[in-house]
Amino acid sequence: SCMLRLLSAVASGLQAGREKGDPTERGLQVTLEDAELWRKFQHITNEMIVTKNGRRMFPVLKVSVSGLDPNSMYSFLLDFMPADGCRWKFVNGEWVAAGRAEACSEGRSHTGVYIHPDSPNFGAHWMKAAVTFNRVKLTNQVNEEGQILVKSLHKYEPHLHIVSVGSRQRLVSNVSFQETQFIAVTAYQNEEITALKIKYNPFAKAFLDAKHRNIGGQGLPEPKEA
Amino acid sequence: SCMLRLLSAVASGLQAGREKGDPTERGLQVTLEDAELWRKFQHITNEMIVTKNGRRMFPVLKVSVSGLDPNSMYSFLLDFMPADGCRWKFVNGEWVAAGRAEACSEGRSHTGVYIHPDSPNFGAHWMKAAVTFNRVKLTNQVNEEGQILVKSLHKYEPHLHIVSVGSRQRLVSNVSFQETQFIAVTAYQNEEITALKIKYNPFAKAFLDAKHRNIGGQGLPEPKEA
DNA sequence: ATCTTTCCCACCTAGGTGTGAACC
DNA sequence: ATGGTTCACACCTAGGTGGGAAAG
Repeated sequence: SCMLRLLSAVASGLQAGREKGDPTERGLQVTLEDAELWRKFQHITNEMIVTKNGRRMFPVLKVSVSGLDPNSMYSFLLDFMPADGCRWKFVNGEWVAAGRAEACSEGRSHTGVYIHPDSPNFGAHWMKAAVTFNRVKLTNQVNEEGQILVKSLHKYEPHLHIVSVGSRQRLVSNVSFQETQFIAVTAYQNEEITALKIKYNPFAKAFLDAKHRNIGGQGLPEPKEA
Repeated sequence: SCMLRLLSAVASGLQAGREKGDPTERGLQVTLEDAELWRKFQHITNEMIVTKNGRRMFPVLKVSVSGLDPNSMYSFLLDFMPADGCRWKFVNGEWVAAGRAEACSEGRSHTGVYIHPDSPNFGAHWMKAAVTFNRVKLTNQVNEEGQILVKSLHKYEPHLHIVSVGSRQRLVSNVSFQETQFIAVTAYQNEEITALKIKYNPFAKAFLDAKHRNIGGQGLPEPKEA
């Protein structure tokens, strides 16, 4: 009876895989969340900070998925394709392509792959709520596994891959969203990007407050000391 | 080639399941980590705080596992068995059983089951590092899914279950550790338990510092104000 | 009165921000 | 000089501690 209770606990929300045959994903649909926010950044050319130890992305890549087989197992992967072979420069308030990159033979450079930490999991799990890639970290140095290595001042487009896990691995989906393109930077170039990041990223709230304070009065807050 | 790279990324560390037949777990071994620490608490009768919103356990239940099939899929579950039918009381510095509990018919009362968030996953995943149940929360009210409901002033013993997930669910392992027994309380009874919690739980460091400060000098720290 | 529970709190851990100076 | 990168830092988010007063 203990055994029974346990197995039923597993069964609720964690169904066993299909006994035979391939899963079917009919009408598979993958939708980018927060698309309006992404477009605000895209409109002025998005930038993402890269650091030695890895920096999260903002906005966060988030997708809602439907049409998977609830009882089959999938992994969600993210990788980053160079959007072009160019090195970009920010001059006079706009981004301009500055010649071909070094050794960027138009083919993919290897950025590594980020495996969503919920992987592997059942279709039911992936579909019950939006899948959030908030823990991806971008870096410009070789690092611990799981971080994405990108070249500063190059443009990238994130690609989402859904892979069926089981006796036969199959690539189920392979989508990307134009809205999420960005140029990797070690420091923000366009101050409008900085303003948007501060406005919408809760972790940058310190600077949002500072801005409000400055609107109301003088420039610098008093240094505090005991 | 893109496809190839992706699938090989999945394959490294995320092997596909066996094509046919049941997984074999020969010489399966489950070891409690931090056993010495657990025994320090056990020696003076461990207590765990329960709250309406759920309270984490300390020490944290952590096990290292070997002998699973690296390529098969398992889920790790935790539930909490009443260690006896008694309600306990702390009087004169020691715990005494105070008669049979209300409606505690010696059978299991239903505490709910905690599913380790890495579930389901491959044997290789569970074995590559100790499996930590630091996010389990104990509560005394019905709450969001995943929290463990216990009766205050009753004694419990955590039980770990490893379940094979796949075409056939099997209970692979069912172990518990005497060292991890505890009495659920809404406030600590034994001040020696409080002292141990403060000494070893990093989140209680505030009170460790206070203790040190008091040893060196006067009772109360100055109130800080700008 | 006594025992148990609840609530708010100061104080931590842990770690994600852009800044601005220093560095290369 | 110039442009890109690194680093320490103040300031947040998010949430885990036991204490102590208050309530039941």
